[in-house]
Amino acid sequence: MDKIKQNTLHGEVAVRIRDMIDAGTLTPGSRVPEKQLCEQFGVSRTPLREALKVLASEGFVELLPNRGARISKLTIDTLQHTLEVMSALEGLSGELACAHISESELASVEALHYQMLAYYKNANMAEYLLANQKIHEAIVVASRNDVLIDVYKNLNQRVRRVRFSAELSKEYWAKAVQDHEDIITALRRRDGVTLGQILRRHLSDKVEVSYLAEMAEAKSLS
Amino acid sequence: MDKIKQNTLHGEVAVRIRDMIDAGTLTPGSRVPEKQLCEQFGVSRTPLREALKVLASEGFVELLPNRGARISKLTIDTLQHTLEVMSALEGLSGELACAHISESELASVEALHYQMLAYYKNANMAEYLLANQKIHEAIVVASRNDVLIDVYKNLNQRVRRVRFSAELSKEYWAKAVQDHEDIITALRRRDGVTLGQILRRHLSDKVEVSYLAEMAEAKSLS
DNA sequence: ATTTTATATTTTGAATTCAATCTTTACTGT
DNA sequence: ACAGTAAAGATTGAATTCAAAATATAAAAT
Repeated sequence: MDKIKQNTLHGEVAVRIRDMIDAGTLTPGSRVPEKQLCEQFGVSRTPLREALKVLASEGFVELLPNRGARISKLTIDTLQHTLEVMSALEGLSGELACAHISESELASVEALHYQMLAYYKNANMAEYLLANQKIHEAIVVASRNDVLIDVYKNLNQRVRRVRFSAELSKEYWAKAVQDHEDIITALRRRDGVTLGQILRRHLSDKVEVSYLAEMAEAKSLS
Repeated sequence: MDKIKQNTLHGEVAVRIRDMIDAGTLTPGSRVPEKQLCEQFGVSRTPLREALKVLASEGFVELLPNRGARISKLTIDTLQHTLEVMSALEGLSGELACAHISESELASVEALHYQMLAYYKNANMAEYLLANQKIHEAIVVASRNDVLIDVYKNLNQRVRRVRFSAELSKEYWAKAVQDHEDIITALRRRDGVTLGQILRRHLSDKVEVSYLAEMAEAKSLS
């Protein structure tokens, strides 16, 4: 399962651009400055433009005829739709993870869980979200399904920016933490059916999604 | 939901290469003849290579350092994994479709269903598979979730070649047809929970998947 | 005759070039 | 001053070019 380092030039460029979008260096709606990025990366326009085509097919940028690439905005609908799909994928992950997860993987998920609880108690949302993210990724990885892992990571990266920027409501946060208790319990019992069910609805709180989207709008992240 | 015709040159080239893979003109494991395709399409290497990078990120080709692109082989594991993910996505589609499908959409799914049954009775597998495919796509489209539609179609295209090449066993075929009766019933009742359940396990017959993969191997399609 | 080595040819990856289109700036007329 | 227009400049899309690497071909040695 070690990822094959493709190490193509355009691939490297794509990674760096994705990171810049994630970090907010490149903002949604803005034009991608080809020349500037070429200089910054020390490459010609050829590999940069190849990277842009790939990023366009992944949804990170949009290509406008004769006016280059723009960083995609994330609409409320697309956010909603993406989270719905991620929920379904996490549901499947839960079922598969229960069948495949090793003791050591389980132990590290548990460790992350307790870390996350500590952050919750201290109301440290940034660290909470990070630990939370890692738990979900660990479960997806434990599915041992490479296609699933790949698709999930791609979708996750598309919405990460918004998810990390917004603040959770008190109620939603409490509910999410309770869900996580149930997640760990089901995982320990290798109860795939239950874990699948929990994960399928864990992300999909529509009210919270709208709220997230509004926050993002306000911060013009989308 | 009309697809935005991006109509970029590299996009057109990508479509044509995907179709050639689908049609068997380009065979798994073989090298992609850049020069020849350029002449055939009447474009320079620049847009062709851009298309190849996109196809690589979608999994249709693999890029080997200093030796260009090869058409990807579909391993048994990848086929299995892809069908698992598609099942999960169809499950979600079922739930959403029940909430969103219009009467006219339902009518056209029903029409396809009866067509498909006729092909089954005549043991016309090729036409059966085509109608079957259309039904599943119609349900996915009825979900009204653009991200879902997009991811599903992408995965479907990756495995279509193999799925259409192999023959179904008598038992599996009968079971699939029975599933389809239940699918239509649930859809008519707008019973999303049931439809979701059926669709989540409809594709995932592991024995059949192995069989499919073997057939594909024998025909060296994968 | 078969393997090895050397040379020629092709293919690849990435930079460069060039025409077409877009954007900005400067100018004109009201 | 301001709207409209023309010219200059910048950016884009795609073809071309060029060095490096891989493959094929031919010659030499065992």
